[in-house]
Amino acid sequence: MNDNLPARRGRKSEISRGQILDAAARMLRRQGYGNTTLRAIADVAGIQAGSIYYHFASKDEIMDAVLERGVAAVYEAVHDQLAALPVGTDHLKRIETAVIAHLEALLSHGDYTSASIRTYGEVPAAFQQKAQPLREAYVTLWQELLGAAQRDGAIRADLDTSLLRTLLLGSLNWCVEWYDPSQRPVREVAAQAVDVLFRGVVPAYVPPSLKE
Amino acid sequence: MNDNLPARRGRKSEISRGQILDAAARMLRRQGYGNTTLRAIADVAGIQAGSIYYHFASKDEIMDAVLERGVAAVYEAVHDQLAALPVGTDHLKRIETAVIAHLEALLSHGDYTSASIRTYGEVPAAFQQKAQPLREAYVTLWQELLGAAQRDGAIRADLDTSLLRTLLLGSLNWCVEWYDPSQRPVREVAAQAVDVLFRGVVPAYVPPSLKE
DNA sequence: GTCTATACCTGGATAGAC
DNA sequence: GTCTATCCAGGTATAGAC
Repeated sequence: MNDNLPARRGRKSEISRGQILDAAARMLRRQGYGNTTLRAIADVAGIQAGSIYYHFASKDEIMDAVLERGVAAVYEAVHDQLAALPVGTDHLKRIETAVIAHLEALLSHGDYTSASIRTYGEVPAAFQQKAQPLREAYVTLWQELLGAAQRDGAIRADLDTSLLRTLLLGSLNWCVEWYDPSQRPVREVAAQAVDVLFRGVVPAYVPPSLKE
Repeated sequence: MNDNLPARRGRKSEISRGQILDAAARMLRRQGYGNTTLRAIADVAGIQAGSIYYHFASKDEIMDAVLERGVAAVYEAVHDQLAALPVGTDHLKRIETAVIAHLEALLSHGDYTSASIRTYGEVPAAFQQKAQPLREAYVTLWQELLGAAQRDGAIRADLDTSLLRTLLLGSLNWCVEWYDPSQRPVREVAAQAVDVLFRGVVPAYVPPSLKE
């Protein structure tokens, strides 16, 4: 009755499992796939290496779980934020919302997202395939966002939205390499990213008649 | 006298050394630091694992050489292209030149640059420190480029150029994750990146009087 | 300068006590 | 559910022949 964990229904197995995943995500994020050892994970999680196998069948299974959870977190964050907008919200506002959601999921939400972004490229091909559907769904989400905006004239017609998408997401994804929460808030990064994306860096043209 | 390698002065040691580095760069690029083994490097280079130690003292020494060469290549490419511009070239043209040079060095020039970009974050701290000065010099180069442009009003005064720099370079660096030479030429990517950077994605405002 | 052979260590994984 | 002990493969690195 003195159960202070509300819906923790059943076993404490879940707790350990979670700690293992947390530890794995943290190490994966900063050391990559090949440098992350089970012993190190166990150490961070506060258990012995052998104990891991009660929760996971192999190292790969842990990695897989971390990566999957990472992309899922970003996908859901963006999807949900977009869904929460009132119907008829204009395209630029929707894009802005998506950028902020993506960045927040990446930078605040933590190790899982960063780990999945950084290590996806160096993981065995089998894993990449497993994560493929979800990744494609995410790409599609953005593609439709940008495509719809372009069709309605909210963004320039002469741009290749597919290329634009990769450039934009690249810019955001790269933040995991340098972002430091103690320097500036995430929203500030997001704000300038959106600003530059929309308006560009060149000052607006001011007709001579209006100058000074 | 039938020496068909012009200035290959001296030893063939240089050839093997080069092959080892090439192989290492290629594997580092796509597998990361921890997954790249000496046996695999030797295999790709066409020699035996033990033979590597005639040329390098350790695995780390190879990695170090690859990383260093990677950043140096990008730095020099951008630096040289900028230096080749006529004096007095305007700021936007200089920025455009730098973007193109950075991307070309990254995507055409190959494995060294990609490897150094992708694995820098997961390499032991000792290496990061060794490469630090050169990386800082590169950052400074960009910072001065953007700062000068802003001082002269070529780019908006309300932007944080430091943040702008990281967002821009992030967008470009991320290209190593997805760029496929068979899909589109590098220049096309560079062109749109510059275009969006300068003008933004929102169509220019057209006064009602000019419409239709 | 490259080979073969091998030492040594660390990593993933298993077995069985508790 | 976690521990200890251990197996085995594969990694870096060395030694010495050629």
